[in-house]
Amino acid sequence: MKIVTWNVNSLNARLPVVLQYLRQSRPDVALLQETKCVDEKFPAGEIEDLGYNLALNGQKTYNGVAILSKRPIEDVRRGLPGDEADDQARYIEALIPTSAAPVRVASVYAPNGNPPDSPKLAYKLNWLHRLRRHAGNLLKQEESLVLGGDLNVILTDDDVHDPAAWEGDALFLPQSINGLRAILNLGLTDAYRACHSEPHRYTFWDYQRGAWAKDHGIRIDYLLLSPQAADRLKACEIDKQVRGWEKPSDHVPVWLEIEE
DNA sequence: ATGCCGGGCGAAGCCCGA
Repeated sequence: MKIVTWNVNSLNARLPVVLQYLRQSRPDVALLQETKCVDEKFPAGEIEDLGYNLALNGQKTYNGVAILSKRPIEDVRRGLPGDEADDQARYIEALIPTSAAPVRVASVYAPNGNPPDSPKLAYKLNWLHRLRRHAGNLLKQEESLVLGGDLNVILTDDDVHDPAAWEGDALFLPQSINGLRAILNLGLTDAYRACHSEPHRYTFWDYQRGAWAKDHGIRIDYLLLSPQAADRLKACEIDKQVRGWEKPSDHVPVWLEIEE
């Protein structure tokens, strides 16, 4: 079973690229972030024509997350618990039945947090704390769990082309790194790092300054696995080539294969 | 280099992303 996560940076602006990718890569489940459209404007027909069922948590202009699945989608939860006042569409989760044990998946879009001297950083850190608490509750169910998304945190110096250039940025602050580390320390596995030890493998390249051409990237998109899911992990890869396509997102898809 | 791209909104120029 192939599961991909991808921050598409506006689904409607990215529709040709997304459809091409889904046709070529044929994931069983796609976890999308930054769809930037309300559910009524989601291009459902084109995606359903490729054989996907949909679960949406959209929002006008900003954020927006979605789950696409070739199998039925059950037990959908929209929104991250822990703050009733939070109306940003950054989380959706669902249960996907398989021939083996079902897989619970979540599409996650953590806040950016910049600038660091603004309330946005506090929102980010609190959001990561809420994600930790929720992930902790999910882990108690002892299911195969795959949390996929743009976590907006650079974990180590090996995950950025130039650590000094990102010093002081909300993506690379010790508080942000600790926020993601605390989530991993629950017992979740960073699927890409479980399969690859080589440094400087990125999932995001800025549109500016020729970042893609110079390979000035960062790794901020993750697939995090419960022990039950990690035991089923067969492969995890970054589809870097998609960044070179016509009219690309600034993020690329990251996928994994788990045993059925 | 905190805006050099790129998208949304909405119809010019600002807000936002990472």
